[in-house]
Amino acid sequence: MSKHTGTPQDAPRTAKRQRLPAGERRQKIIDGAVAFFAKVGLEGKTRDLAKDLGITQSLLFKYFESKDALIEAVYAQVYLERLSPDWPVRLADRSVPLRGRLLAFYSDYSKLIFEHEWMRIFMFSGLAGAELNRRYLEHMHRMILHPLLEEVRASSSQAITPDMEDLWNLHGGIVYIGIRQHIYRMPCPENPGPAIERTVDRFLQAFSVPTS
Amino acid sequence: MSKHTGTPQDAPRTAKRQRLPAGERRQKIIDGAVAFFAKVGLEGKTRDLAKDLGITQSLLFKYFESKDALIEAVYAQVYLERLSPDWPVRLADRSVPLRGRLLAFYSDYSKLIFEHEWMRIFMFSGLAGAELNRRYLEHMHRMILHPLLEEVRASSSQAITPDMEDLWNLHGGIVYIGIRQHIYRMPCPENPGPAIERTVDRFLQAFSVPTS
DNA sequence: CGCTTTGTTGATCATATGATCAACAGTTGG
DNA sequence: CCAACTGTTGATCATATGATCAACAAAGCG
Repeated sequence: MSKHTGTPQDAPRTAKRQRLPAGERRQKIIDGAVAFFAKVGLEGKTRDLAKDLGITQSLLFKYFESKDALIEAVYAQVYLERLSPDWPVRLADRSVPLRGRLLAFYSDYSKLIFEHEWMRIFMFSGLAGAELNRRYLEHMHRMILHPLLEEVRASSSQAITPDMEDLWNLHGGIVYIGIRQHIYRMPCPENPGPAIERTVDRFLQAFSVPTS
Repeated sequence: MSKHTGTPQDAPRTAKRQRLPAGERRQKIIDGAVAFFAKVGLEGKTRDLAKDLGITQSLLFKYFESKDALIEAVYAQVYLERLSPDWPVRLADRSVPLRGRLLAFYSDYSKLIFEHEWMRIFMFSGLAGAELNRRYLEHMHRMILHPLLEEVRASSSQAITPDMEDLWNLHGGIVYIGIRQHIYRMPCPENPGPAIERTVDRFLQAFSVPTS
């Protein structure tokens, strides 16, 4: 008798209501909030989020002091797992050809960021001027692109060397695939790998770094 | 006695209030709305906009039926003046070297789009899924990048030819300069010209198009 | 000057929204 | 089975927000 077969109507509602341990519920709320705010933006209404989650709006405020606190939790969830500390190391590992390092990095990185929720929340928070956003880009500049600049210069066999703007161009051209796909919702290749590879090769070729 | 010297306090308010012909006021509202929504996003409150404009909130609704109608006017103002119909023609003019055509286009185009209000409103409306946004990108694809693809292929002297993804990469890498500057508010070169030129040259070099 | 026209305001309405709280109900431990 | 604990709800509050409207006032016109 403890288990009803859901509401007798045809509504696809799972059960009447769920009672969960605090930690679990909190995580469910965060996950739902990530999807919700990615969909409608950070100005999305708490009542709509609650409806998506199948809970009451007031319950949100048992787990988060305010809507801002909830958004901070969303930021933390989305940003934190996207900064792998070993990339700076691997990118500087000169026992591997530079092309291989670049392709490995952008293969991993594109898998991480070409994701609907990340792309959109990153853009929403960027437009809102969120601090985390600035820190993330600062990190990208200092820990990824700057070392990469040194690597390209070291591997380049010509007088012409890249500057930081060239690195940002490489990076931006790749990131733009995700922007087209998730921000502008344009049709994009299901696998960005080949396009990335060609982009990296064009870049390296321009600085006379061997590409094969 | 018709002209007070403004409020006697130290407030920098221009005059007590202005009475303008309808067309003029309407344009002032649109201009102010463009700046306002670019600053705070399309969810900006009409009362705040009115305060920026130095008018009453209710006056907005004398000129626009609803907030949505005002936003449509903002879109029209911002989008319409950015689609020059002669670019497709100039990009296909083979009496000029391809490099010159590309540099001329991106020189003009970057001047148009690397502008705070355009960049931000384009991104806000893109995230909101605005119809105009999709049409704009469709236009960019069909009228600019597709012809450009044919031009690069025609000028290329090698077996390797670009595909549409390569063109989007060229385009995205350049546009990303504006995104860094106006969306992420990162420090950027005051003149993007050299970076654009190097980007174009790397692209052409990859397809063996003469760059000098 | 008086009359009409029209740009502008201040008060107000209906609803939406973030946040709060007492009461309810499932769970655990004795 | 009772009691304490805690996850959850429904009602409610205070304020914000898009939108409306009667009244005011500056300009045009006879």
